[in-house]
Amino acid sequence: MLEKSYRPQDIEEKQYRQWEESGAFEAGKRHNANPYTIVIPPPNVTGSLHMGHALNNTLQDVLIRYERMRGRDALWQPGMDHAGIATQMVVERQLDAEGLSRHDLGREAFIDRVWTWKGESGGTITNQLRRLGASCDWGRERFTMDEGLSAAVLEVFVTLHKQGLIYKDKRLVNWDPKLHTAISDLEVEQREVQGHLWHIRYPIEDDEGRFIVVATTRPETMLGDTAVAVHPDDDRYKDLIGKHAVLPLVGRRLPIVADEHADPEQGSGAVKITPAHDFNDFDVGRRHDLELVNIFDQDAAISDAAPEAYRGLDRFEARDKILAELETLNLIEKVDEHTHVVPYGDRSGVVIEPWLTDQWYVDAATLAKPAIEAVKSGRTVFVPKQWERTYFEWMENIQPWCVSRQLWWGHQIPAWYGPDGEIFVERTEADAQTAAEAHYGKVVTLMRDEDVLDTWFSSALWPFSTLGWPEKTPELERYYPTDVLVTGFDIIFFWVARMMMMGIHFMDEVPFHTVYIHALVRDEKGQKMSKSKGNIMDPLEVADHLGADALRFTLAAMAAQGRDVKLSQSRIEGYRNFATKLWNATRFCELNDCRAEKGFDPAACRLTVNRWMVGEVARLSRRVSEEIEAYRFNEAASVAYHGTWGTFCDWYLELIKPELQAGTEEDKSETRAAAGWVLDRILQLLHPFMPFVTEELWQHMGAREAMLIESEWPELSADLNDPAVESELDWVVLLISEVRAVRAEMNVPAKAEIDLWLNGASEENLRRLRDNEEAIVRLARLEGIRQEDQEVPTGAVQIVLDEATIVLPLADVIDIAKEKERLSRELDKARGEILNLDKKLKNEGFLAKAPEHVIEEQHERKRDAESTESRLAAALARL
RNA sequence: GGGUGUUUAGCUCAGUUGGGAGAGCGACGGCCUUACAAGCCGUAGGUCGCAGGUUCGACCCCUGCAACACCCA
Repeated sequence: MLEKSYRPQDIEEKQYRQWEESGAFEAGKRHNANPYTIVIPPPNVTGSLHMGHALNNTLQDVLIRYERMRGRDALWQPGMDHAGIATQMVVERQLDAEGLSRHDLGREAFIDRVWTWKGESGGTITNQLRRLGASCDWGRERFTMDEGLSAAVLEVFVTLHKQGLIYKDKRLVNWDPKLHTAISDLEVEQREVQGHLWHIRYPIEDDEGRFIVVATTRPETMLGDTAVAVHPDDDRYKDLIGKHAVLPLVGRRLPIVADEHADPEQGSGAVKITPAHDFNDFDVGRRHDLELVNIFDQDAAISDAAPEAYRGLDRFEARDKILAELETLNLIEKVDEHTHVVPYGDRSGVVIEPWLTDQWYVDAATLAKPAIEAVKSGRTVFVPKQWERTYFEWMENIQPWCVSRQLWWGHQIPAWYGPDGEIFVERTEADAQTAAEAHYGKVVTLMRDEDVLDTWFSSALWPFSTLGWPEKTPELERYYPTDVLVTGFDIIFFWVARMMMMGIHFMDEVPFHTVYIHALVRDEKGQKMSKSKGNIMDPLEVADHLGADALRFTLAAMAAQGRDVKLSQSRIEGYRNFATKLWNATRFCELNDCRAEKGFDPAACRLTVNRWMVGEVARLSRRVSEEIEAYRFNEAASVAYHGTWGTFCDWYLELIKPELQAGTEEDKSETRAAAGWVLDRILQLLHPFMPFVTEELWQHMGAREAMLIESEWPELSADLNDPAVESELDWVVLLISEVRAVRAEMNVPAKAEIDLWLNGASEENLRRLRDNEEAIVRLARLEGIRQEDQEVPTGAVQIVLDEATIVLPLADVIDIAKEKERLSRELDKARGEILNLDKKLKNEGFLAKAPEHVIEEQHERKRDAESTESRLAAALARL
């Protein structure tokens, strides 16, 4: 017997262990089945589960469980990425606590230390995903730093280099002066800050007393100025173009150049140019062939390229000193308050410095072309479609991708340098030696490049490297291309774009035919969840408190396309209640011995109520399948919810109670089997959303050939829907609802059991009344039903239902005046509707242009309304 | 500045070929009816952001405006 109440914590862990140990998550067991593949967007090895992960993985699990039940050979490929910067930071913090730095250990020992850390505390997120119910094939779990994936990285780097698609270049990068590495544009956070705009006078050469005023938010960079730019059409400065200014404090001659980058509206209209320390200035420098003066070292302290007085100063100290000196020299014209955007490293939190370095670049523009084409031609589609625009926007303006990082944790770049700096990119050091020997004609000593590759370089290979590439494995053959990538829009650039580029280039096929972009999870006020705001909702806490099933169902139910998920506790509680409802419904079935029977044929049911429910569940299964396949998770969840609660629990189970208690043996047995069969189907339909509780109930309700997770998804034919049965049940439901509503409105005590009869009813409806007598009596709380027309006694309640009038003799219980008022209200409503429909049906344009079936529909509605009106009028007269 | 999205019941949100405005939570009223009070039965509440337009007909299509959110410069 099921426990009286449902406690998720009692069952979830147990069910997960059973699934995992039984091999239910493993792909590759159904040799003749069509494969279905999802690769997980690899979470970060240092990460822990947040709501975004919970949503992302719930949706993937819904798809995987659904397709697995449908008989596909479902592979959900799990794994993690090595998160170069984040992981290195974690381990360096540990070392720091011991008073050590990574340099004390040396590269090799440090990397060993990182692996130790990973073994001990990396990847907690995979267990958190298990807690959520994610049915990944854990036996195939991969890591971007493991041997196979490293081989893939090596192969890709060398190949791209030989194809000329990877090259070394000296450009400005986003330099993190704390972490001492280049970082990606996407790892830079643009923060708006309240700063100042300093207007500084630069003296004009050979023109005593004349100055050109430049405005800057970063006065310290003046040490690296190599020009001043003005707009070519700016009359204020036209005569100065071609002359020189003299850089204060330094004395360098600065050409005054005409360039459209100078905005006459901004500041003074003249702008200082520091090509080595600003992305825009770098371009100006290229256009005018300006000198690059690199005034910062790797810590963003002033370098030897600056006058001695400033060397070694931190950039902010240098700013203060420079301002003070300019002040003394009376070269500061004015200072404005100024709001501007400053780049911060999202890991280190310090101000990022554009810095001139040698780095490795991928020719992203070339790789992007076929990736753009693949989406344009529909070989990969985005759901919802609007995200394709974002994808195109980014891909069409893509910059060279800087892939080198000055870290130790990651894939070391397979490049070796000869004594004169000649570069040899090869798969192994031996190959590099061979190449060098061929080049120099003798054996030389090579130095390997110290840098490692961007983590995203290896993540980009994920859809095929996890399947064994560059080996030609059977898995690669079978599961690539994958079916769908499920991810958030903030990650389109990180994963989607890069996986597309690499997948197409190396596999000649897109990595996935669909990209499903889901929403961001926000708090109930619509704020992005963040630690600093303190509005984090921890998915694991929620799962512990209300159950992983409730959390999953909530996330799925709220995952409407194109909308953010605003999560609230009360909503999750609502779906926890739903799980409880399912539990109790099953308990009812169990108490009444309603179990699935072998060989039960739903099409062979005789009783109307069973035939009806069988048809409803068939319809339900078709709807749920349809909605999941269209990635409308919210619709699928909502349809399943209402089918279970509204149809099955509220109506069907109530309607069969009389049968179960007092029916003939034959009817009872059919009803039990039908109810059991329907419950099984419902458990299956809900399983992708609420795997734990459904599996528990499934196994509880009988000895099974297979666990629910491996059972066969219901594909039920529309032949199970019988229109005659449906309209009968609709009528019964309507009758009961009307009686209930009037009882409540008229304040008829719940305990008062009264008689009911129909006046003027058709033969058909009288039959329906007879056939469903017990159920109607029970659900409308009646004393009994009288079978023939009778005179309406004084003060009876009359309810118009189609052609018939329901009569409830209630003189003792109700207030006649109130009943009159009620009937008048109904009458007004009916008349209002008739008026409206009349207007429509007299409209020439409508009659001429509306489709036939719409016009007929309006006629029918009018006939109904008129019939209701006359009956209500008669009822009112009788009172 | 460029782009995208949102605006529907008190709150959070659905509403997919333009043809009778929905759900959950909350509120209110009544019920311990032998699966379930984490429940059952019922009720109220909305000129669908504003202004135009297209159409026989607009929450839905078009234009403009407003507010909010996010992305990119």
